[in-house]
Amino acid sequence: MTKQNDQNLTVSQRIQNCFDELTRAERQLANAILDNYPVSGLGSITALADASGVSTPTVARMARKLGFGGFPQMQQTLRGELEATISNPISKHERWAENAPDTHILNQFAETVIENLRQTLKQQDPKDFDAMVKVLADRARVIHVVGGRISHSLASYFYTHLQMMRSDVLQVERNSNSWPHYVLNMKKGDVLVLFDVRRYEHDLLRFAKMAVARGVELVLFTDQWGSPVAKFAKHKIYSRIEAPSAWDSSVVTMFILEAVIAAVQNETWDETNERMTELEELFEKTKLFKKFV
Amino acid sequence: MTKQNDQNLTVSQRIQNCFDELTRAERQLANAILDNYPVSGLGSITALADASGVSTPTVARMARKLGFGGFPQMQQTLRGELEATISNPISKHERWAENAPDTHILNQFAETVIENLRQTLKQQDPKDFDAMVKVLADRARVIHVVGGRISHSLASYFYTHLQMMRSDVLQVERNSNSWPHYVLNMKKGDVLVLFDVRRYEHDLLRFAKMAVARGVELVLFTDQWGSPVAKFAKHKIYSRIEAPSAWDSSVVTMFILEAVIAAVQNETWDETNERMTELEELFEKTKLFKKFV
DNA sequence: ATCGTTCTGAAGATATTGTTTCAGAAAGGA
DNA sequence: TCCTTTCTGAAACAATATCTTCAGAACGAT
Repeated sequence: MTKQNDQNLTVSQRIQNCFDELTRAERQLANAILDNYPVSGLGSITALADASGVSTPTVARMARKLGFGGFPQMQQTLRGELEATISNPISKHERWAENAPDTHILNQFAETVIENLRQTLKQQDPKDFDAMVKVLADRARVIHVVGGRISHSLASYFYTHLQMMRSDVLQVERNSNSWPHYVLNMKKGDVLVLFDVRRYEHDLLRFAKMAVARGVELVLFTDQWGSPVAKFAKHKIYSRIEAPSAWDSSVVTMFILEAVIAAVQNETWDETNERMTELEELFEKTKLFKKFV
Repeated sequence: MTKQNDQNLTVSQRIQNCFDELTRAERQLANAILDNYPVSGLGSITALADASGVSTPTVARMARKLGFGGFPQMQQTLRGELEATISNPISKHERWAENAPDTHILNQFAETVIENLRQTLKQQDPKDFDAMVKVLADRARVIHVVGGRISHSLASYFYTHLQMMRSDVLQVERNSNSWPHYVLNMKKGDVLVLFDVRRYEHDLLRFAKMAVARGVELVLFTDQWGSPVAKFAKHKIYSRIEAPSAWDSSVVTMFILEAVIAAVQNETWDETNERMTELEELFEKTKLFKKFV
């Protein structure tokens, strides 16, 4: 065995380097490994031995011969290689803010947020998304929007936009004491859009239950762990909120919100368009009005 | 568990299908698996449990819950998936939301937003960023926060977080009629954090001018074209707000806000930490209080 | 053919992994 | 608040996987 193999070589490279010193059974094994590399090496030693038509001791011996402590160590290396291959589809190590070191908070944040987005979208079924948009675009339904302590701003952002696009959108006020009164105004078929992230709020859960009891359909925006409200929600979005900070990140939630808004706009283009034009006019008038005050 | 899962579904799909029925620890585990999928699931059950921060029985139980006979069977499935993935020669242009066409709004939005982020950070000088953070972390200054019609939610989000970290943070109310009164309470050295994006609001400009006249330092969050307020602002961030929609995207602005928050937190860790602890206690008390009401 | 050397895999020994049990913790409901 | 139900992980147990040993097979040299 060439003693160069010790460090940082892939299994495949080691096999090639040592190939001359391998015995008949070992070569057979080596070929089997390379044949379906590296997946073939990820099962048990027995499975690999069987697949190659050799005995398990042969496999164990070869692992040693290639410079590993044993079969499990070789397997570990294979997993490592695989991870490096898989998790690096595009320029992963791109620096976002040039002129700043990798460790600058801007770059760290960018890394994390992109990863959050990637994961969130991967887990999101577009069909569910579309179904949810359809409900929100349904003019026959009244939409109520409510948020928790932190997520209140998101709720407000969503409300502001949705309300520009369609009628019958209501924002539930922040103070949870008054929530029962809001429930009174909800009827079967209404939609309650609810924001609840880590530090899930009990009041929100209670509110949600009351609403559901009245036949309201729940649309929930929550984090990757899922608010307890999720059980009652017909449509829900789980966003990743990881951040290199003591707080959570709302960037991905904001992203989804905007995508929902854009999609609702597409669904309701006629009404939206009309409303926006009217809105323009109203703003114009307000402006004039103010001038004279 | 929906009994549709039985055949031919990937582990990832099964997790998504069952996600609602998963318990807390199981969700934690599920996230860990999806996080570095599928490699994370290829080691021993112990390794996976440790990496996820749960116990091995939890892993075994979840494997069952997902419809497998046990952990090894689930692992087998993972290997199978991997083989299928790897042996697929076409390294396709990565799609954000798999299972949806490139033209789906989610994918289009992702493309655009990432590009926005890239451009914004490229253009942003980290030194300016740091300088701005320093001002916001300066305890000797009082911070006032104000937003426009659309950007009000962003202002509110920023306020909520900043106010958890340091004292002397004030939110200026939405109604611009009262703004002159707010100016009266500002003094030289105070900071006014102002949000103004496309459809720049005249009231905001007037407000900014008044503040500057009193010796207030302006911190401005605006879009790539720059609000007219920029002329008077000492520190400013230009975020790209392009979106495949009739509205603009606030995702990047939100991103910057959170980065600023994280950076301020680093600067003021002592006070922040203390305040957060106090806050916890207050919330606890409120909870108790509410119970008796 | 015979001998010495090297290689190989069956079988058993050992180590590790996976499963089950169960008591305490946490969550949910009245 | 108390009670019930559900969840969770430590520990014991069971099942595999890995390694070691060793007798015999294969090979090569004479």
